[in-house]
Amino acid sequence: MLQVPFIRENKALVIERLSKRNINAIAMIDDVIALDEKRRSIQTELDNTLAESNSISKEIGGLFKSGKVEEANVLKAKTGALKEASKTLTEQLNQAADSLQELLFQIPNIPHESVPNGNTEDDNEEVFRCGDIPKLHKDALPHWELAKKYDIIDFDLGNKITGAGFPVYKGKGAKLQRALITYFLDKNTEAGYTEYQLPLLVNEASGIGTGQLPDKEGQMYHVTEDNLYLIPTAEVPGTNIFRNTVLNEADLPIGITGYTPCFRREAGSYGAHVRGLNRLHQFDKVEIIRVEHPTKSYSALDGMVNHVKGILEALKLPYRILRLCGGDTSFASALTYDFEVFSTAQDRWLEVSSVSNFETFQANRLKLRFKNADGKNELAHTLNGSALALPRILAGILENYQTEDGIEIPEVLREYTGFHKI
RNA sequence: GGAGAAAUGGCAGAGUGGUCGAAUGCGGCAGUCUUGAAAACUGUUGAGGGUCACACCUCCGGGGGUUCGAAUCCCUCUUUCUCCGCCA
Repeated sequence: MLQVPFIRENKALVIERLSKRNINAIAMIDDVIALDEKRRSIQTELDNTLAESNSISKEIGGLFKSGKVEEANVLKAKTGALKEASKTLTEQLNQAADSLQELLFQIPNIPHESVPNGNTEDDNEEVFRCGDIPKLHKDALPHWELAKKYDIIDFDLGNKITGAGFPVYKGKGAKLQRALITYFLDKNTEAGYTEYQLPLLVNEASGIGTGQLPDKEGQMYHVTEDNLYLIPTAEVPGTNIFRNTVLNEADLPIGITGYTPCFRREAGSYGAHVRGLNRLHQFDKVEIIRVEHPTKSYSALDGMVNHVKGILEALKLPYRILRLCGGDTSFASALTYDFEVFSTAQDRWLEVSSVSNFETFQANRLKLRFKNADGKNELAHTLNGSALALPRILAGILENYQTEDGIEIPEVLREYTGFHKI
């Protein structure tokens, strides 16, 4: 959520930056400023009314103490109108504050100046590419065929137990999955991230804190009985660790990592591009999350990008990095880099990581602050990224490492899997 | 799931209707003293809104109510603790 004082003082900038998302925000921003002014003027009026009745109440208290009951009763009679006025004003204030809040919830983060204009993934900017795309033998298969051939992932079984998008991993497939998770967590903790095991269900306040709620309920599974949501990413419980928190400046930066299953409804997705592991309702992911000083968040973002690069290079997977355009950058993010691994058998790039700086957008919702050098509470910056998402990495490994007589296991994973080949 | 108790500032812990935003202790910060440190002493020390700055307003787990006036009384929700039941 953007900060109202910032909007007030940087109106032109906000409008211009939001246009990177193809949003014409002029009317919205004007409304924010008008509603905020309205809210403040009602607040002032209410404050004055309350101040008056407070002082009368004190006077009454004093009169009762000194036994002047008659005089007290005279004053009591005067409070009726004030009470009525403050009641009305409170209602008006709440109404104005609610409208303002509702409007602010609809405004996405303003993109970083480096974010390219654009609406679709075609406008994303490739900023880096690494690794050779392997030449596969003539009978090379896409991963869903390989999964069947080597009996390591059973999509039909998942279909039977739950439904589409809930695959069952088995044998060496399950072991490889577990190896990847452990490998990622080890790499992340080596890089200084503290490992956490987090809840997979979150409450409404947490969903609001990171920006999934309100309005984007559609992407999450909702347990209505208890009003809890299945997490779409560890970002939600992981970042909400710091909701309503005032940190010391010396506590920064904070880096945490966690493995969680992720659940996404992905309503409306269908077709060939969601085949196999390409898009699932339940998948595994290892996430890294950072809380940073505002002056250091962009160098931290670069650090996270380099960290993810390192993992992909260790796995020897061909990948590229995209700077997402305004239209493709998620609601809460100011700048996002996507990592894509080349799926050789499908002849397409698959997103395996998304690394973002949210600046103060989440912190403002979360009330995540630190005490700065002046002793003032200041909003921190939050960042997160996948390091890494499992299914498409698995797809990439299966496809890129396939040979005529089996699938090789990347060198760095062998100590985790205990086998060299599937 | 049943019965009972509790929720106050960074922490501990007073406060049961009227200058209580809240005693006191610890912790933090600043100062005095000291070559320096410790100890001791003095001062200071929550958050949000509002203002050029004051004033002023709100917040004692959340929400609602009673009252001229609520940390204090009532209702409700949540959480924690104790006992019982159940259980990886």
